[in-house]
Amino acid sequence: MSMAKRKIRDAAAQVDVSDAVLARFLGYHLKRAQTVLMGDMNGAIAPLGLRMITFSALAMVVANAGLRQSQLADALAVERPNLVVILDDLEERGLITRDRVPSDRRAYALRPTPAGRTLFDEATAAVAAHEARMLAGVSAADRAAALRVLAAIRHGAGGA
Amino acid sequence: MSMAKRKIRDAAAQVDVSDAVLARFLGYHLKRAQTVLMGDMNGAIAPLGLRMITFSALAMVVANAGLRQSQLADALAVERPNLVVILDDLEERGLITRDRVPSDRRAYALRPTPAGRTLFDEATAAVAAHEARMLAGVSAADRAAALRVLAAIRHGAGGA
DNA sequence: TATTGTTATACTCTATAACTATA
DNA sequence: TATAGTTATAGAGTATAACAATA
Repeated sequence: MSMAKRKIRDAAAQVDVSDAVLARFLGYHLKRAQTVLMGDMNGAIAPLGLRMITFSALAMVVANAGLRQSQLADALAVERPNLVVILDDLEERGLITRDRVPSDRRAYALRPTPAGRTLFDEATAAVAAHEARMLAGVSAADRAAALRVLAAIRHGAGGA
Repeated sequence: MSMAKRKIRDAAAQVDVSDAVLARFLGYHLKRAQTVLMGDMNGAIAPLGLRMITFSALAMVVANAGLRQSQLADALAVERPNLVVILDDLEERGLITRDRVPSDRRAYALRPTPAGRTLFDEATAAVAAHEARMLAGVSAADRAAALRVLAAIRHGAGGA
């Protein structure tokens, strides 16, 4: 009986922790994976002076030269006020320009500078390499399936 | 020529925005899907007075009665200071108890109350129903594949 | 009136240092 | 000396209201 008591006290002192309850939910894995991937990616492009959000903004400007800030905010799902400081950073570093649109002088057309294009190329290579490394053990079929699932989540939320 | 000029001005005024550059990266889809899913799930359990993080903590306490705060913090990947306020909330609402561990009076053993178990059951049903709805159009094989990919990301980051 | 970009602000989330009481 | 929980605080990330310039 003192043996049984001992066991109870040990159990109280230290418990084997299982996350099996939460592991049933994809949302749990999604959040954890997102946190890890985001942190890792930020570390990969930090030497270039970029974070994921600034890289994303730069990438969109490179691929869609001339777009407006409001369009970019919509495309990145970022609020307009929060985009301002991101673009301030890119502009101050000479990676993009903000040009007044002649036909609508309220708006700015965003365009990459040559330096912006160069940095974008470097950052893209870094991000691609890092993502390839993190998904090294994953089959192409699984990656494609994961993309389908993520797209369903992203677009299917409205039906909730 | 005025026609060409017109075209250029229109192009400057409005550009078709494509995210094809970013869409190559799984991390982009991961972040967007995570934001949508998290917001949706929070909305689903808000009527129960829970957020995803408080639900996760409650679920872990229900499934691992007697565990310590530091163990829970590790399991949820939450910093110890940030867990305190989460547990304060659950304790004040009578969903869990913090009991001194006799063999180590520095530590607290966390246990669910009957009310906590009941709310956990309700919240679990709500979360499961919502996740099922969001993944309604996704095959079981794709879900399994997505889980494998997310697990690889979560555990493979150290190799970066 | 409505819209673009901006400023100010607030709220959440996350991260770190330092304290207390125990060990 | 080290550890469990706590406090205070600071930094990201995200959200809304309101303003000036322009439509």
